[in-house]
Amino acid sequence: MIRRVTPANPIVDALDQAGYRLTGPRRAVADLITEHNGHFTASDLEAAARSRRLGLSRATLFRALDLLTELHVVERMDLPSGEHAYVPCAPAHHHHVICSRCGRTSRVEDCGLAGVVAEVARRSGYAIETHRLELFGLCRHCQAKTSSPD
Amino acid sequence: MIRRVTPANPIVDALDQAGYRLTGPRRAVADLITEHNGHFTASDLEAAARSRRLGLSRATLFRALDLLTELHVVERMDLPSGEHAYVPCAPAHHHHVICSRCGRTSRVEDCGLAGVVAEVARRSGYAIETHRLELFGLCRHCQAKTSSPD
DNA sequence: GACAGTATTGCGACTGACTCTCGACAAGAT
DNA sequence: ATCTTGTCGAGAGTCAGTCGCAATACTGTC
Repeated sequence: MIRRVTPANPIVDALDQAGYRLTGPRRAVADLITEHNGHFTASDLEAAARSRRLGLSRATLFRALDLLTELHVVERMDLPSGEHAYVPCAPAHHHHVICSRCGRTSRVEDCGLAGVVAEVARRSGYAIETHRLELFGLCRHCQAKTSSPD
Repeated sequence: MIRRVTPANPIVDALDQAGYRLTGPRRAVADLITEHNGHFTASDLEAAARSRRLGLSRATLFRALDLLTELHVVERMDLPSGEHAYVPCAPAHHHHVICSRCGRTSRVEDCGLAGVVAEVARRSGYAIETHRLELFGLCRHCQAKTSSPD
């Protein structure tokens, strides 16, 4: 097999550093993910893999996704429709804004949310352990195109 | 004569006011939900219905849940585990804190989150349409019991 | 480079959640 | 009481995700 010098894919790197084997299927999944700017669902990836004849089995795909979620290089989230989606991201706490039209996502720094969480903790008496904020709206691109017919 | 033969169940009321028929199965679902303080999954309800011999079919249960979600008397949410759960709630925008041990939930008023959302909109350039904040932690009860063996 | 040990894979069957169809039924209007 | 039609139950179907296990292929070692 041709050993193409692998273009340092951060996802592959993460696997490597965590001591996991760098296998063909895993590289394939990493590439597929890297090519998405926005979120994607497991079946998006499955379809992409199939259309390229990558011969990825579903089980493997899900296993890879699980692994990457554990390594925090992708994050699993829930779309308003109830579908499960994944977003590639850096392994630090943050949130995402998702464009409800094109699916593009952007990272959101903690714009004062910590204060809100503290306030909630104070008022409710709960010891907040984790939280999850998901924002949905139109990205700049789609706002600009809003006047065009749908 | 006391006029409260049907114990005014707010969920039943909502159905009524929205012009839906008040059927046995729907009342049953409403009661089941009312008896839960915290969140519950579809299968929780199914199990509860079965153990009481209510003879609710699964399809009907899901249909009722859909309906109630549409009427905003219950809200559908996602647990960190990926399960789908429902929380009974008032039809106004708010959020929930969920106890990660006992499942109890509390409403959370908008403790400054609106400001965060505005800030996110400003920084990201997105026109935020909706957002979803879910908080997980230990409720007062479970904090008190934390020292007890599990 | 060949070898061995074992992490991973693919297969295919399985599970569990949810949906769909359709004939039967019953809530509510008249 | 009757009629209209919204709703129900049954059960098969769909779809996402998981599991067990034999076959395969990484990776370190010699």
